[in-house]
Amino acid sequence: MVDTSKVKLRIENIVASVDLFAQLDLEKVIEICPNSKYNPEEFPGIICRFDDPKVALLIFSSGKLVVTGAKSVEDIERAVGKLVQMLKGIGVSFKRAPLIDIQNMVFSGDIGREFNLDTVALSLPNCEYEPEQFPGVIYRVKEPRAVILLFSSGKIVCSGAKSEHDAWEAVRKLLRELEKYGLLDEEEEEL
Amino acid sequence: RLRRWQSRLRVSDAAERNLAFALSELDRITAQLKLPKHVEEEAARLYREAVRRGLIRGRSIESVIAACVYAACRLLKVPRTLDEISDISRVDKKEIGRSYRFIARNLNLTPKKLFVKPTDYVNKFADELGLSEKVRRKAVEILEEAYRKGLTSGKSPAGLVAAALYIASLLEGEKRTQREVAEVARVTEVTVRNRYKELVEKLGIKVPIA
DNA sequence: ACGTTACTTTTTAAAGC
DNA sequence: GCTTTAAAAAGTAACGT
Repeated sequence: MVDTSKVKLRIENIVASVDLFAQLDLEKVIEICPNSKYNPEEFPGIICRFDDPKVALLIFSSGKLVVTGAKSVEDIERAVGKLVQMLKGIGVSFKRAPLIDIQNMVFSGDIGREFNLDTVALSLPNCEYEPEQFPGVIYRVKEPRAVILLFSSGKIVCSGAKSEHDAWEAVRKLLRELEKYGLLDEEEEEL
Repeated sequence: RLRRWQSRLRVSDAAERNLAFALSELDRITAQLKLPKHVEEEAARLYREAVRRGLIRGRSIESVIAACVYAACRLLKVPRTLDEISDISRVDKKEIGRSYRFIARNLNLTPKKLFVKPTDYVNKFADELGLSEKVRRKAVEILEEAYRKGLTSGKSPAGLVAAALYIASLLEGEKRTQREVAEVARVTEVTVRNRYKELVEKLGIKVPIA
């Protein structure tokens, strides 16, 4: 088993799509949203920010939402509950309870050791590394579907996972590949 | 039937027109950048393969041609920055970069095949700066030491080469300004300065108080 | 030559062009 | 494909002073 004892992952952002099961009149909704913006010409939804659960919401007339910036699933549930209460205040009726789908989770993390990315890119299959355009190695994990950005410091960013478990699984797969190609063998390198 | 024959003709006509346009655009770029014939041929080969695999969908012919030129330069170790190519292309650098990464992924152009040694950039930039063989050798020495000490991962190769040439030019008494090396390397003076500071500090280089 | 802000990469949904 | 939103990583860029 790959040693993940020194590996750390921290949630940075959660994106969820939500269906409120109600039709919304955005011109009325915008009146009750303090920090909001609505320019149907440039974007079809209301862009609204909450301070309490610190999140940003995209509100559409279909009653569907996109909630971003959350650090926990609870933040999303609280934000949706808060919006539902606000909408009830202006007479919106809901056919049923909101349906929340977690679509994307972004984690930052640390593998706990440094890497020579030239060496990594030379032996790690299916990775991309273009230091002239971006300083990290881009590694795509098929199952669970996720993408990991690996930096020379050993810090990582994992995005695309739909749960913390999936993110850990993706990181484990990257570590297994690194180990398989001898990229975790105590600090060596050449060119 | 006749209609099927006609549509087949029409399709091949469109394909031929697109290919002709692509190759004329390729000609324009390679001529303007004074690229060797084998680079043009490799870029054309990459383009035809990209078309054959349907990798052009959703991308402009121009961005893919520019991406193929860049990829051919990298494969054949002909140092050229993406900036030089985007300068004479109608599409922006970001779009060319995307097409480049897309064809690289799909034509199995691995980082290994695309790797161009910093040394190759040293000669290209040194040519443009009129620097001697002695300065070039010193710059390569600095870059190799920087690599050994793990100072190059994730950094812009062009920025590193520019800083190494700047330092080498000072050490060998053929000084070029940060502005001059930055210009040929297509990076900002700030980047040259940042790499310069780190190299001098971490490699313990004593530069003349010029 | 600073500092600050902003952009590069990745992910993901929403409705409409 | 684009538009908008959030967030991190580390590097480079573009402002202003």
